[in-house]
Amino acid sequence: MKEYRHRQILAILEQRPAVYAQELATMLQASVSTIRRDLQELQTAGQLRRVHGGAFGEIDGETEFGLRLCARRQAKQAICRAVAEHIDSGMVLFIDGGTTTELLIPLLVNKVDLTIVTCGLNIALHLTRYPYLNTILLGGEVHAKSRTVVGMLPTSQLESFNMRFDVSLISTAGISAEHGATNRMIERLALKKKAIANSTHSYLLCDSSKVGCTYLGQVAPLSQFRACFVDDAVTLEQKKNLQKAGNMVFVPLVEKP
Amino acid sequence: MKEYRHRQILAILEQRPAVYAQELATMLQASVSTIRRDLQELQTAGQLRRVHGGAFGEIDGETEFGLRLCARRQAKQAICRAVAEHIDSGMVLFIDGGTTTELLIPLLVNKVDLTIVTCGLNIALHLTRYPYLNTILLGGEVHAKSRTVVGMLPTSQLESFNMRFDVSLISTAGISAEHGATNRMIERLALKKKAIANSTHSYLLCDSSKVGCTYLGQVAPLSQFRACFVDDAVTLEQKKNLQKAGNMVFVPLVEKP
DNA sequence: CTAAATTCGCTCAAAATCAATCATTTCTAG
DNA sequence: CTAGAAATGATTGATTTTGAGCGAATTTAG
Repeated sequence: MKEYRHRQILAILEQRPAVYAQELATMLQASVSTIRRDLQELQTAGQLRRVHGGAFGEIDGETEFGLRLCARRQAKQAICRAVAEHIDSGMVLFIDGGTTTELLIPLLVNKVDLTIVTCGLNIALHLTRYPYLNTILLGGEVHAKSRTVVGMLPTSQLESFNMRFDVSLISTAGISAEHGATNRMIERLALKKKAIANSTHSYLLCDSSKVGCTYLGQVAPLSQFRACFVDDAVTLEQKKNLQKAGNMVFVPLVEKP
Repeated sequence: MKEYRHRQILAILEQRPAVYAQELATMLQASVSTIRRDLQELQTAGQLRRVHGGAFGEIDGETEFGLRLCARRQAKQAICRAVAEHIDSGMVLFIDGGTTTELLIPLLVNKVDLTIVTCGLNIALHLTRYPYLNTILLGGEVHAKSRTVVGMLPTSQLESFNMRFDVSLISTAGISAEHGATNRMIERLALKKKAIANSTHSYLLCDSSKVGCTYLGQVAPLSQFRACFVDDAVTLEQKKNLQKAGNMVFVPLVEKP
């Protein structure tokens, strides 16, 4: 079963950057010769890069779509853990695109019968791991850098089907007491606004590096969110300011035992 | 008892990705010859994919999440090379989802100012590597196994914006002279049909393992395509038959020097 | 820099699997 | 019951896959 091994190898390389040939031989119960042949073939197929001793997974430096490495991962994960508690089985969710919300997906394992609408390709892809969830990806122009769908189409799709959500999870580029949640890309504003308008409750997800930042357009004032989740790596003054503007939840970075 | 064995085999493949022929022989108390025959038949019926040593459960490249490898890659790549010659800069394309069309994307590097509409998440993701191309992803329910958008929404989106294409590239699960291009998933038919109807020219992409296979619903008769690209690993008789039904292009597997 | 230890690319032979064929058994229609 | 069709299991030669051996190349340690 050559192909089966090939798949195993690629699956392993999705989870970590490199493997030794020796190691693969042990794991897959095959001789080193065979593994070498496999790696050779996979390289010819452009699926990995061979090096002395083993192989690297990402082709020409671009990480494929496993979990992308993102900045402030720990903070974002803590935020997601807090948000996940507000999501119950059976809900209809809107999940915004971006790296923050991406980390939420694995935390939805235990919920059943969720319907999730999103504009993030990465979100949609991660959701395919859980085939019992119902995922709807909005259509539109693909924005390469953020791997999200942007432009007029996604918003118009929300409108034309008049989609209603129990909860919408919104991410943002900047958050401040005065200007609320703001974003640099105008094209995204309409979608976020529409999602909030069509939701019973909205939550804002935002890591502390974005506190105090203001960008071109306002998504919504903080008071419009049922809760705004920010990790607690912020000054006391910032906390107080934000708390005046909306219902803030400051998530501790270290997990409590 | 044949029927019974077939069902057993398929049931097993529902629970795990692959089985050995040998193993099946023991489990079902039949000779290896019989099992081989069973697997052969089930493959022709499109229920599984035969490999040296056994069989895989998923068919026509509907691989699990995270597996970048697809079957018959060489054939598909040859087909894509041939197809790429028919695509010129400035065109508006519809590209179907699936692993075959996925391999086409890197071959579009040299074209400029393309607009590409697709229902494949993998297609859209690959296209993000080429930010100078304009990509529009159709929205709708996400089909986990194939990483495509299915259901009513993508088709309705084509309709509501009345999108017109210069060329549409259609992939299919089965191809035969009598029944044309056929597909197992009814939900996909509407989209493929609509795309063909809205295109000046349509091309069919199909590797030779699918020749002679017929599935539930017809996408279109072969005569409706400007050309049908199949790799030439088919018998002379099959070639002749297909050529009567449509304009076939049999792509040689080995590259000419 | 040198020497030891790995790893590599290659070849070759053993093992497993395959496609095709054929005799035997089982089923079915009349 | 019988003749023909279908299914099964065994055989055979070809093909594919696999694992081990060996000298060359690469990496690591001293």
